[in-house]
Amino acid sequence: MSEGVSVRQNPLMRWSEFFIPTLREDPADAEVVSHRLLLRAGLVRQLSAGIYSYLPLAQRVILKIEQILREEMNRIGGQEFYLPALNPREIWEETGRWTGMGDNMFRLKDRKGADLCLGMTHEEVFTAIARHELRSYKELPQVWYQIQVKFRDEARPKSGVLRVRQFIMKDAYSFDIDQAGLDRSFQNQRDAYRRIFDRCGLKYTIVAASSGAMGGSASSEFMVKTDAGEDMIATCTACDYAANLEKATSRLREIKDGIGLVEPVEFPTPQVRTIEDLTHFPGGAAADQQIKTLVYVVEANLGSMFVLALLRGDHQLHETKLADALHGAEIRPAHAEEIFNLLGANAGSLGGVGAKQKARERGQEIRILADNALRGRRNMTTGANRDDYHLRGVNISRDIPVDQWVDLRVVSSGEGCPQCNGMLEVSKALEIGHIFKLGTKYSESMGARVLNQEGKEVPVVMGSYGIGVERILASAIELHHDDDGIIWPKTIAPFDCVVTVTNVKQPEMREAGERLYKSLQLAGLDVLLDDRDERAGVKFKDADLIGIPYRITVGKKIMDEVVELFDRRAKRSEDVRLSEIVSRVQALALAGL
RNA sequence: CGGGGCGUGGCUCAGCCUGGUAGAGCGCUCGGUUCGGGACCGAGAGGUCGGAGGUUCAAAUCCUCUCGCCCCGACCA
Repeated sequence: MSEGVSVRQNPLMRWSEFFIPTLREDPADAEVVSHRLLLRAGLVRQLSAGIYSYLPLAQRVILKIEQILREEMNRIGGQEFYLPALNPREIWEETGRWTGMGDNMFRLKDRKGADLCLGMTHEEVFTAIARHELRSYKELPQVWYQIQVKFRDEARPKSGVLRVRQFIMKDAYSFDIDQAGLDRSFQNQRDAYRRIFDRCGLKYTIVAASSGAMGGSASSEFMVKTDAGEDMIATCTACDYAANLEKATSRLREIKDGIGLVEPVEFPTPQVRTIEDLTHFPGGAAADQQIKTLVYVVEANLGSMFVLALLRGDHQLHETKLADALHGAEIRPAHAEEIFNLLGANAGSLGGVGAKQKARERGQEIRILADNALRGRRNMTTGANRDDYHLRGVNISRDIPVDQWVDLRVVSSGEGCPQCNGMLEVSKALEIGHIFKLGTKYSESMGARVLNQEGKEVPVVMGSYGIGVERILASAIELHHDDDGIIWPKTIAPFDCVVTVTNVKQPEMREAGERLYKSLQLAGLDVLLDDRDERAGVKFKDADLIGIPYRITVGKKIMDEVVELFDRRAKRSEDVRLSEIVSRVQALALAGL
């Protein structure tokens, strides 16, 4: 268990004095399970949208989680720092993220009018330290971490503590001399992460993911499957393939196209606006025989440009995949007027055939990206860039000048696994950790260089590794609860056990409870003594609600030197002799998960 | 940012449509009876009805504006 956790020394563990404001009724604003139970069990209170106060019970859980984080980070050579949350604009300018982070960054000015921001993550600050202090390959590798509050001005805070504007993050960064070093550091972190989440009692999946605005590669997310999550992941039911939907691919049944026509033939399709329409239209085509044409605008520093994204008619575009294919550029769907000005037709009648020339006549350039599923397809139907007309007999390689073949489509449940003969399953998931290789993106932009063995100055190779502390807490609840309340994993429970005195007005019971409480504490356990002057039913309900793994009930049987041991998870209780209860609970509580 | 919903004692909500002295349950305080799965009886305390402006003899209720919170979407290391 978590030896040496300082909270064990806290003498104030009498429920009558401990602040645990439980709620009898469900709070109206809480939708997701963890949010509801965090409020009801008296762990958190909301201060504002996406801003929560953690009450003593939650703080105990957080301290235990942080202790596990520290132990596992230290075990792989991590050194703990504590960095400022308040950052000057300059370092964020250096990496281009002052603007890159957009509205998600909290910004403020000091009395002199200088720009500051609240840190969203700490690559900049750590790299600023590294560039001043690291001079030689002999000083590498370094693994630096901290457990600190992060600020993000989320467009829509929600789901209790799952998406918030201020939260605690364990973020670690590795500094190596070369790629091989980074690979080792990365693997160490990955192993540490597995131990951390295992110890916290979470069932998780590691998925390949997009690196997004952070830049980098080998992006791996640690995901907990739960409907409270906001990500979608695809996992194979047969092998270990797992990927975020923004990255997932799948095996499709092969389609045999006919020979087709010598060249595309235009035909009238009045009122046809959608793929669906065309499947019903006489002389139309099945959805998987159509090419879907989407127009996107790529917003770049030097003006914008247009991109056509081509997909099979029955496939959906994943915008992140498109953005990734364009090197993480900012993209948005083109407006209706933009489309008409570009191709002379409206959405619903667009196609890749002749699109480049048409745009060029209008002084515009188009880049065409086609989804891999369209590769080699013939005899397809698509819009003619003329309202109410389509083309049939389109042979893609012959008729459409594709600039880039990429994976753009959203995979769905039931499709084939790209790694084996198994089948993919798409589920909702919550991201609790994210590790990736940054490479030299930050060390180059911020000038963090050291001399290598040949005396040559090279940029430090970095990795970035983050864990959301509240998300561990919340996903533990999402994963472990029942109708009565939370069922904490033993390793992060706020208390190992609760001693419930059914009637404190009976001196024998009260005194026995006190003695038991002290012996359990002496045995090294976190014990909560429910010495409140309440009816037994109220105490049982509360104990269930706050989810303490073991409850020791001191009732009438105390006259026979017998107490009850109740297992919160199994919902079973048994009589135990008073003389044996301490060693019994000690064995159970310290047994690990 | 777009769409929807909600702001009334600490909590959950009714009252608003159709303007006329602000309510219930839970919680809280005191007294009593109870005492192993959210007890019962009695007596109490507690509310600028989110805020501002307007209409009216009169506004929780109608109108305008505004703030906040929740949900869906967009967005999201």
